[in-house]
Amino acid sequence: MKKAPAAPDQAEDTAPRPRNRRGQGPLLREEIIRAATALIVRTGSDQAVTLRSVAREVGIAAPSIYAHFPDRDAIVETVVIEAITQLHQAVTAAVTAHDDPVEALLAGCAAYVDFGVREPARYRVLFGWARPKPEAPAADVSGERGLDAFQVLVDNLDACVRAGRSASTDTYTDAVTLWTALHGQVTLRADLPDFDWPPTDTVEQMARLLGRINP
Amino acid sequence: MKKAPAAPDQAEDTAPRPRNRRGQGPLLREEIIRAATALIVRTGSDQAVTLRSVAREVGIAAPSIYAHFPDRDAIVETVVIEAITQLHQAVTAAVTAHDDPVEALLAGCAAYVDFGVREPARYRVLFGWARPKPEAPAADVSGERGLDAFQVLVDNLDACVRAGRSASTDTYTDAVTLWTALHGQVTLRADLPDFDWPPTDTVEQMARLLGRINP
DNA sequence: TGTACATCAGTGAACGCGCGTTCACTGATGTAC
DNA sequence: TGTACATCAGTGAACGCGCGTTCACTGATGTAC
Repeated sequence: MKKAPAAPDQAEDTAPRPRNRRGQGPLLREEIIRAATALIVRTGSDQAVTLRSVAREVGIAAPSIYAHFPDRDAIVETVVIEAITQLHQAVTAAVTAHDDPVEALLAGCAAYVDFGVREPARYRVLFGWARPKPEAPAADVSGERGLDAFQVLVDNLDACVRAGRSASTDTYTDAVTLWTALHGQVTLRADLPDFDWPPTDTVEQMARLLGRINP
Repeated sequence: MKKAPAAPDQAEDTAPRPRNRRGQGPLLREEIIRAATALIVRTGSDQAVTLRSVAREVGIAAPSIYAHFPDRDAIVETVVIEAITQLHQAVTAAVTAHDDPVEALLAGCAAYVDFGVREPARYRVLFGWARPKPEAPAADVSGERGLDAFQVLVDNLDACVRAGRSASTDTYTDAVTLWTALHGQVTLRADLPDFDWPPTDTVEQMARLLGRINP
């Protein structure tokens, strides 16, 4: 496996990073998270997040990270939780912007796919996370992921049915199908960027069909 | 990052692997591919495929691999191409087993999802491959992937339209949507195995809706 | 107002690990004569 | 039938690398008196 050419632990021609003032130490924690996020976005994979790569990115010595995170995985987990939160917020904001339940559902689906297409690396890490460690309890995150964003979809599809706008007779199953389809749009577009993709507004048609929205 | 406890380069209590007879050297190539596939299936990731882990699995010294593969990536690539071929064959076999175009389309979709659900690790590697190396030409595989399996879907949807069984007016776009939805089913089921999934036969309903199959 | 001191925010060197890759080699086996 | 030899199918030791993690440390800064 070819490695990228070695970069020095600190960029040669930049001034050393000034240390935080007394009492401001926790600021470094934010810088570490930003650096880890940048590495994930840049490389498309959480594999690029190592203690040393993060330290290089921030401009600190690797052991300095231990003051803020117990180990490498804790850094990635923080980035993942941040991404989960932002995805949920994006979908919720789109949904609550509409009174009409069908409009709300379609806007929520569009926001979901938009987030994933705009942030493919963070979306990918969100769902890839905790898979590689089957021994861990993983209980703290496993109830989450895109799941609360999914719950928003279920609730909205319910609302469509109540309003007589959807012919769904099993909103949970139909919402699962819709969710997997949204997930497929996001991940396949990210994995095959050179494919001749139709514009993302085909997602609206997909959502109408899978949500059994009345014509 | 915690590493798995070190395993010796060869299992201690098993007899050393007998070397192949003269002229049978290429047999080792098959063993290497089998070992790499087993590692991917076992761990769910191609990250587990290293020259040394493959050598341990086979029971040979690591440098012996160079007689059959130029580097680590070539091993994974071989596994990926094998998976692509099998996915294509599975879908083609399912489709050609039916004369009715709708039956054929639904059977093809079911076969696609079945392959992915039965072989989540190999399916994942299939699409994750070549992403981590943006510098490589990647031309030899990039035209492939699930793409010829996708082409089968397009052709079948066309057949459904010709037979007056589908209301699709843009079979390419509709087939893309259907494909992404199948992909989402496979990958999300693999990434969230603890989720309360409906049975995979909901895939048929999904395919009917997205294929705009006439009721 | 001055100064001793505790604390904070880090650093630098070192460790053992698994990795990809190279190199010179070894021993069995088939083949030419 | 015997034997020298070329070839095949590998091996074992070594290299330099980046990694996670530990350890003892340093120097600036705020605070108690």
